Amino acid sequence: MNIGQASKTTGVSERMIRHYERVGLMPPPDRRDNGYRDYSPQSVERLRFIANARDLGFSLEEIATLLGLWDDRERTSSEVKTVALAHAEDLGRKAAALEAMRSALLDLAEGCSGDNRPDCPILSGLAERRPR
Amino acid sequence: MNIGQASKTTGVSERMIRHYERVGLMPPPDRRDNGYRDYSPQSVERLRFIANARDLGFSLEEIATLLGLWDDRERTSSEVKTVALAHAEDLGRKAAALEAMRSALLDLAEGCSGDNRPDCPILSGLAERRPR
DNA sequence: ATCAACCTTGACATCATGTCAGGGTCAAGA
DNA sequence: TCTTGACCCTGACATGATGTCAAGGTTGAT
Repeated sequence: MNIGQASKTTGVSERMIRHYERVGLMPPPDRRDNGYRDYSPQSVERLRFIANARDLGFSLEEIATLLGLWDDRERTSSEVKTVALAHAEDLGRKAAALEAMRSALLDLAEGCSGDNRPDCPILSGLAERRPR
Repeated sequence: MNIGQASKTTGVSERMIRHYERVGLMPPPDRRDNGYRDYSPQSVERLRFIANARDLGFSLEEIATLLGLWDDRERTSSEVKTVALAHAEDLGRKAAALEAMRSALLDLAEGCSGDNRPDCPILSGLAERRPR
């Protein structure tokens, strides 16, 4: 299967398929006589694994770890679970941080009349000195 | 005030102070005879504005807009509020996306025994074809 | 005079991804 | 057979916000 087809069936752009190869997430595929990459069903499955992991917010580095475990028949499920739960915690922290920003911003905006006068507590709030 | 002092009192790194100047968020400061940047209290206040806005997750581009409004005595508070609320919505969307990832990941991890056997629904889940 | 702590500019690195340039290849229709 | 359009190749530059390093000039205190 050519790279275009692999891209279509996995939703991974050709650019990123080549990138994953370069950084070692994907093994160098077979090449046809003309130099075109030729992907096996196994490679496509691996691409899908990467795409799914990206959709769950894993970094390429974390995905390298997951692929290593996937490839390793001696892995223990606890190793996998550890990586997954650590990432879930990370996601939770990041979501909470964004929510905290949102809440602080809404607090500021609450006092803003939003009419055509220039006075605005949002701007004055942003200009104030804040702890750290 | 030298850049080091400005950095200390605002918490903005020297690197970023120079960067904000380069991209036009900060006006070019006065220079001493030796070429050192010399910051006025007004400049320091502007730096603090930027730092606070960054803490609320505004991009430098959004901050440019906010600074433009801050500088403009003819602004209306509704212009400011519009920018702020749009960003709050953005933050909410991003937080929700992270939470959705987290929840999907925890769903996967729930079925994983986390012991020393190799079977792991997290890995098989990641390998499955998913609607994208 | 020396030394540490400043300051200067410039360049390279990060991370995941897009896009473009300048080519080669292939298949189908005229 | 020639052309056309859809593929494919590599390499390079861009993004955003930030860090870090290099190589040099300045200042202030001993």
